[in-house]
Amino acid sequence: MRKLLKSKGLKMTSQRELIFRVFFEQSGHISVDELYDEIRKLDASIGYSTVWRNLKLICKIGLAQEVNIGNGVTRYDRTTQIAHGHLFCTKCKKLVEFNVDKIVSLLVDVAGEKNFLPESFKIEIHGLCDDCRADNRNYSINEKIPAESPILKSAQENKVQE
Amino acid sequence: MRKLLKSKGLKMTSQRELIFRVFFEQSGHISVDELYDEIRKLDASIGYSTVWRNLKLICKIGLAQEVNIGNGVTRYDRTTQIAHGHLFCTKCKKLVEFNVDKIVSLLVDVAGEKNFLPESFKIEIHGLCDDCRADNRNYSINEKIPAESPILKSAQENKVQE
DNA sequence: TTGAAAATGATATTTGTTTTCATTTAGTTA
DNA sequence: TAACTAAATGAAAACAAATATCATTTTCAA
Repeated sequence: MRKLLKSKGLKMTSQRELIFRVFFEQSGHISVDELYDEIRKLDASIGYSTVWRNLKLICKIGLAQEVNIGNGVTRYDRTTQIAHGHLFCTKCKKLVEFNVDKIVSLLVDVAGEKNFLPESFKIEIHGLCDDCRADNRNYSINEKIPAESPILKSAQENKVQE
Repeated sequence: MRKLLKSKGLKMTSQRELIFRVFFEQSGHISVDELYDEIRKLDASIGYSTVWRNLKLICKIGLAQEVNIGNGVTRYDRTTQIAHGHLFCTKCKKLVEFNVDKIVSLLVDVAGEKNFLPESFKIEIHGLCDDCRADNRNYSINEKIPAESPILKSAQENKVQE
């Protein structure tokens, strides 16, 4: 680790060490705020920007990737040997991973065709988990009804063929 | 259209009509700001929030989807018959579409296995287009070097197998 | 035509991200 | 080891996009 950093002209500090350690112990998909909270429990003197910057750094050196689920907060997903996709319940926000080996190889082909050098893939299924079906209400434009309550019926009519 | 709206208790207004029309004439992947600019050219009295709200509305009724490329701005992608994925150049921001029929059918299976009701799919390849390769500089943590210049070498080492 | 529900526009608020800057620290190198 | 330079830190400020508020206007069904 230290060696990897050094090779890039980066330094190891006690803060960085802690941040890296906690991040990599974490299961995955952590946000800056969440990691910051964790870190704070261990060392309350560490600043938010330090956590943020190190998370960004981890991405830059290729050990994690930003995952943007589209609800405003960026999550940081540790780069694992096993590529995976995300199933995301738009209602309860549940996040489930799934294997994407087959898909990735298709995508690599696509990238090749288009002369792209792929760096990362994002494969997401947004939908409703088992528990969260059936909310067919209508909403006026002023109503505050967040993503949690998609208007399913009409959405389906206009969706990708299944 | 009017009928679709009515069935949801929504009303048609002149502003809405214009916004819908311009949006659907558009090729795709427009942001709120961009659409707002377009609209302004035609009717300078229309407010930003109106454009924003109607774009959201279009999504709610299933005629478009938010696409979050992860660079801060949400884009609105018209729901077409043909599902498609996005190739995104992290350097020049170029956005290219590709066909995902095969992939979608795999994803539908996955969703089934996990008991998800899929609403939409997001399939992205982030990488560098032909023109934008080769930037292997090192960066310190304080340096402002945005996503445009990923550290390729080490990133690759830790990436999905190709 | 009128009343209730919905939409609008201007503005304010919120929230997450990113920058700034003065200070401290790590890690060479003499 | 001392000293130097580049990098890292923390606090606070700045930024940008998304979303909410609210008074006013408009639609549309009765």
